[in-house]
Order: sequence, then C-alpha cells, then structure tokens
Amino acid sequence: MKLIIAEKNDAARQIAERLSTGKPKKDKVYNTAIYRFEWKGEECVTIGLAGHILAPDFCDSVLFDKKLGWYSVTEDGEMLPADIPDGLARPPYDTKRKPFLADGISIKGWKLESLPYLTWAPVIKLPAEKELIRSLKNLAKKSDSVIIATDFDREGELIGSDALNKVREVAPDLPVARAQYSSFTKAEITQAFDNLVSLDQNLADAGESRQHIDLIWGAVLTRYLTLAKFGGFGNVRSAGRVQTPTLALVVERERERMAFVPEDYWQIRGMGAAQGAAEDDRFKIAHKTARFTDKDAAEAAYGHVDGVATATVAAVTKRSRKQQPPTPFATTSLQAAAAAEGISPARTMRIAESLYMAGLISYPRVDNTVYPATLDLGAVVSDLAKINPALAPVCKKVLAGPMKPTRGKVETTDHPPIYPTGEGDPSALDGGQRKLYDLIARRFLATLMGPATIENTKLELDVNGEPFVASGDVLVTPGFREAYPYGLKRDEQMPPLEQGDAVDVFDIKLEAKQTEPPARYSQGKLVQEMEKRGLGTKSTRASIIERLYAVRYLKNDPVEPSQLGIAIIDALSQFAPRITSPDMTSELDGDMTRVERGEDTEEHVVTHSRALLAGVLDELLKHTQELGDAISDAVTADARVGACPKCGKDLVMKTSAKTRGSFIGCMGWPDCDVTYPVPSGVKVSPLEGEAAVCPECGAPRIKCQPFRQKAFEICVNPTCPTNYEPDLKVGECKVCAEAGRHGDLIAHKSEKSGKRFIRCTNYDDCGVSYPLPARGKLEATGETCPECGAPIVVVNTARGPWRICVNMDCPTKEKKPARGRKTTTKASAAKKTTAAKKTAAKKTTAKKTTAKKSTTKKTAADK
DNA sequence: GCAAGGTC
Repeated sequence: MKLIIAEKNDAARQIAERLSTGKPKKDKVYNTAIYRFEWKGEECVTIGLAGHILAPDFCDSVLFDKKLGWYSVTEDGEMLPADIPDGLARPPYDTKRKPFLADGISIKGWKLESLPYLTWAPVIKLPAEKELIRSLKNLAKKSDSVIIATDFDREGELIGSDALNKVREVAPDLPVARAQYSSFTKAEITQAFDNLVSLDQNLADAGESRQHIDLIWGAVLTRYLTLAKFGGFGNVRSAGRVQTPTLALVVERERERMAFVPEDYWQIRGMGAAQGAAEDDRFKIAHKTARFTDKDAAEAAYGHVDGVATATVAAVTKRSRKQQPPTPFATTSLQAAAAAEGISPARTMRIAESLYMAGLISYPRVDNTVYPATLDLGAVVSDLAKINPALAPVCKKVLAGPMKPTRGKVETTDHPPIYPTGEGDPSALDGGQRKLYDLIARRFLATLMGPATIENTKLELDVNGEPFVASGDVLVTPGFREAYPYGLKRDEQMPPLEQGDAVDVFDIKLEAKQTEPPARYSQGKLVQEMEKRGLGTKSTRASIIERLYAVRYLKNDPVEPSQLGIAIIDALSQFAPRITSPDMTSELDGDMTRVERGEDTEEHVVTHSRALLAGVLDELLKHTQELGDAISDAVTADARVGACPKCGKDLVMKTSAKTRGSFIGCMGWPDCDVTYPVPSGVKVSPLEGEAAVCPECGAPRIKCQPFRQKAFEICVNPTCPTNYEPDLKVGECKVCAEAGRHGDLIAHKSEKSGKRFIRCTNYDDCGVSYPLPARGKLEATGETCPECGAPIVVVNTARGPWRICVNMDCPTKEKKPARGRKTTTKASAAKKTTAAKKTAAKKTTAKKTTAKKSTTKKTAADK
C-alpha cells in the first residue's frame, strides 16, 4: 500500500479524487478521515494532517552547568549530559560579557536570572496532534512506500518532514518520495505524482529555523517584559517578531496624531433649494473656497452672503464616471471588507472557517485573486440562485450577461479566490455567518458584472457676488452595484436647474474648523498594512491583532494603543530595536532563503540569532528597574478614570484582593479612602476636559461603553444628585398600616457605606427596609407590587428606566436573577446571601480553572 | 504563563 500524506483533509480528499480512476472510498483510522483508492494498479491511501503535527518547545527538564553544559538529573541523582538533538543549543561560552550564575540553573520557572540561559536553551519538538500521529503511524506500519504531498512551500516541507520523522519511528526503511503540486487540477496532480522528487531537507530546515528563532526571541522577551514588573498572573506582557512591529505601527500612528498641530480654517456653508421646493429636496451648498485659511477673507465673504435668501445658477455641469467592479476576494481583502461592515478580521476568519466547513464557501486562506479557468462560474451562479431567493434576480442578470470576471494582481494556482460554492443552505445561518456569507456571495457576483456609472451634477451659484458650489452623485447605471452595495454612498439628487435659474438659499453659516490629524487604523487597514510590510501571513495576521488586544496593548476600534502598549514600544525600541522593526522579518526571510539554497545551515542561522538576542538581553537587563517603572506607570495611567474629589490624586480601576471584583479607588490610599463602585456590564474609560468633572458633586464623570450599544457618560458617584434623588418618599408602609399607625417609606443613602436603601419612618417598630441598586436616579410611582405589596419604583439607569418592586424576597424576583448585588433586609439573610455568593464565586473560579485545564489539555491533544 | 505558523 502506498501512503500519501497531505497537509489537510481537504487536500487528501482532492488528491484521492484526482488520482483515482473511480470514486475514492472514504474510510477512517481511529478518528482520522482517510481516502482509499487504486492508482496504476496499486492500492493507495491519503491522509490529511492538520498543519504542523509537532510543536517546538524548550527542553526544560535540563539544567545548565558551566563544566557539563546542559545536563539532566536522573531519579538516582546522577548527572548526565543532556542528549540534545541537532546540536542547536550551545552554552554561552563565547559571551564573555555575562558572568555565569551559580550552577544548576533551570529554565523551567520564569525568572530574570535564567533568561541568559533560556537564550541558549535547547529546543525540542513535542507531539501536538497526538491522534493524528497515532493514525499516521498505524497506516505507516501497513504501507510499503510513502509520498509526502503537503503544500509546496516552506511550512509545507517542514510539516512533511515532521510527519516523515514520525513515520520513521515505526517504519525506518520505508521508501519515501515527495509530490510537488500547486493546484488541485487533474493535470497538475497527475504530473506531480508521475514525477516524484525527494524531500527538500534544506527547505524544511529553513522552516524549522523560523520556528526556533520565533520561539526563542518570543519567549525570552515575553518573560523579560512580564518579569520586569510583575503584574500578577494573567498579566503577560508579550513580544514577538510579528506582533511587536505591528504594535509599533499603531504606536507610530498615535505619535503622528499627538505631534499633529491643527491649523485653523473657515468654511461658509448652507442649504439651497429650487424655488418653492419641499424641505426634503434641499441640497448642501458651500463657498467655492472650500477652506479659507485667512479669517478676515472668510469674514469678508460671509459679510456678503449673510442673510441673503436667493442666488442665481451660474453654471450646471454634468459629468459621469465609471466605477469598476471589485476583484475577487483573497483573505486580506475579505478581512478588510468585513471590517468595514463591523466584523473584526479574527471573527471574519472564525466565521469563514465555519462556512468553509459547512461547504458554503471555498477555502478561506488564499492569496490568489484570479479565478482558475477550471472553475465553472456560470454553474456557481445558477446554484447560488437556487439556494438564495434574494439573490436570484441578480444571478439571472449575471447569467444573461457576458460574464467576464475581474482579476486581481496576485495569481496563484493552489486555491481559487474565496467564492460561494453554491451548495449548502444559507437560510440556516446565524447573524454573523449570514452577514459574511452575503458579503462573499455578493462580491462573487460583482466580480462577474459590469461597471457602475455615476453621474455627478455640479452647480455653480452666485450668492450675492460670492461663488458657491453644490454637487450631487446619482447612480445611473447600477452595474455591479446591483449585487454589491457595500460602501455605496446614498444618491444625492440635484434638482433639474439651468443656468440663470433662481435658487432659494438658507442657513448660510460661517464655521471655524481645524485640520484633523491622520486617522487611526481600522482593523481592516491594519491587516492591509501588515501585509504591505511583510508582517505575518494571511493565516496569522488576524489572530496576532487579536492577541495585541488580549494583552491590552491595543484598545478600541479604530485601533488605539494603550499607555502600556506605548510603554512597551518605547522600551523595546530603545533597548531591543531589532524586535520593533519589520526588518527582523525581512532579515529572517534572507536567512531562510540561504538555508533553502544550502548556502547556510539551520544551526548557524539559529545560533547567530541567539547571539544577537543575547546582546539585546544584556542591554535590557541593565535597565530592568527603569523599564519596570515605565510599565508600572503605564498600567496605572491605563486604569485612570479621573481625579479624586477629596485629595486630587488619580482615581483608578482597582481589583479587590478579597473578592476579585473591581472598584474605583484613590491612588492616595490609605491616606485617602475615596472609592466608588464600577458600573456593571460596561467598559469604562475616562473623559477629558470639562466633561471629566461632575458639576454637581466634583467626582469624575466617565464614559461607559456597553456591549454593542451606544456609549453614555455618567458621574461615578452613585449618590450624586445626577444619579440619585435623596430622601425621596416612595410609598407608605404596609406593616405600619396593618398595625394601625402611619409610616412613610423613604429612600436613604448610608453615610458610611454609601449604599442606598429604603426605610420606614417607624423602622424601630416595624423593621421594614429594602435595598436599592447602587446607581440610577429614583422615581416614586405611587404603585405597589401586586404580588407582595411593596412599593414599585423606577430606577433611571443611563441605559434607560428600570421598573422594579423594591422587595428582594418578592416572588416576582424568582423569574429573573437579581441585577443588583444587594442582599435582603434582615442581617441573617444578608449573611446567608454573602456566604452563598462566596461559594458561588469559588465554584466559578473552580469551574474556570477546570475549564482552562481541559482546554489546555485539549489544545495539547489537538496539536 | 511565552511566538508564529499551519489547520479543525
């Protein structure tokens, strides 16, 4: 039997289909899909891997000793020189700069002292896809020859080489060959398998050099930054060959914005309309001098038009222009287009993967922007019409047309550009999937359609001697726009006016403006910029940006660096500039090309890189204190929500050590005891200028961003009059009424805790009291709860009014979990609830830990 | 607890 190893299941299936005379038989070894067929009279089987099946990692069971070098300790305490493959690890004998630390240095724990050793630590390869490796070995034992048929590129050669090594463990003498193909056409696949070559170990070594260099630099710098100022577990400060230059791009743009000096300019604008036209038919007019840089000139011109009610049409010009249909989607252009529709690149890839797996779209990781001749475009369009009723009319038009597809600049033959397969059931898709599927389907149709024609009407007006202009675009021939409305501006229809006509003018205003700094990157633009600079690959860029958000170097969208992100770039560009520049990637590319060509070796390239890193680390270790302080200051600055009304120091977001909950506290603690609760369910950020201080109580006002809802601004102080009406009567006490006396229920706030509650004026007799939510201005309704008789109040949260029965024990509360954290009125009940909460918190933590563990395990098993 | 690259 001939064993054919492909990089992914899809490739395994396609190879089987192309080589087989009949239909290949789908089968399974353990849980792995395989395809059996006959080729040239021989029994064959293809198996698809899942990319890399081995993952490089440090060999952390070894220790370092200056005499022995790397060694391991046996159970009996015997010290044996470590058996390190490849000879890649070399103790730093040749770096005289660094004094040796005591013997027995381990690289296992994260310690600053061990980093010089980590720089030189041996790298081994651990199985990452255990299931697949098991299946692979099982097949290898039954085979009498093997063909490596992974993708024809550097990583593919490495994946093939790793697979071969695993095969060799059970079948050391199995004859091996390599099939090189760049597309899945029958001709290309047949040609590749008819002309087998041998595995290119140099190419695989080049790939492995990249793996090692990325791991070593990434691990050493990440551990260094994390340890320079340890911020507690879960606060890793990462660095890497791709992520750090990407972050630097964002920081650089932010610096340009900060350095930008705005310039004043003036605009004169208003509205115009054909005489007697309805208000809806008005159009914007502006002075022909779009930007006056001279204030006097602007005021002089405005003096001529201020209060003028009519103008004359001086000229009408019509010009039509063509908008060409877009090119087919490759990964980056899909990510950019989806980002413009509010789907982040990382989410785009997750959704695209699910659509691909469900068979609705073609393979989503492609650079190719030219449809292959073998793709039957017409068949796809008619299939698309069948499963998408909404697209059927436009599909019909496409089929009736000449159908000449557009083409982009990049042409490869491994995969077609991303297109809808015309199969599956799009009506079953959920929101995000549907949105992305529509984008892909409509883009595909657009690439087969004609240009759009847009007619522009330009009006020149004479407003009391001053030249004004108005302009409107109208889509006259929709062309591809019929299928692809994304980013299309709304029509601005100008009325049918002619030279000499009179026009009404309104609301002419002189506006003082300032020039704007360069815009921040959108996530889509950032992906494109990374591609332009050679950072990352189509498969990794999205996840790398996501990672930068996860470690809180980046925030918001458009992309903005945090103070921490800026501090990291400042520190690294000063002491480790290699890692902040995209040059490291281009240099690595050069190194790898030489390894590929046999002009250099993996060992030499990696060792050279280790030596460079050793120098960088030396430099960094001299400035750990300084760098740690900078990181620490930046983290504080990121947590700042405003100034303390009591002592003026910074108020920051803090995490309670006991409850792990967050609160807003003063940096002056313990001298200043000002604290506020954090609004729940929202992302909090500081405001600037006048808006940052509450005029009523002096506490900071903050911006709250709920998930996918409009942001709002509130005062952080829950007992501020802007949030709360004190001493409000919300009803009458039922218990007192039954006892034949009168008691009023009044809303209070505690001086001590700042907590809000309702209490009866005869509390000493009846003991009636109810808790209130921390925030939201109260309103009495005069109504009582039909279930329990307690008063009903309206709490005006910034997200809208919220009507509640104040009794926490009321049966109406059973239906939905309490939103507030307030406990019941009685002290015992309060205790109980607190205890329950603690248990719940513990449970959640335990759950999280287990979940995390199992995920780790799962990932390890998957890899 | 670390990177970046494949892919599920």
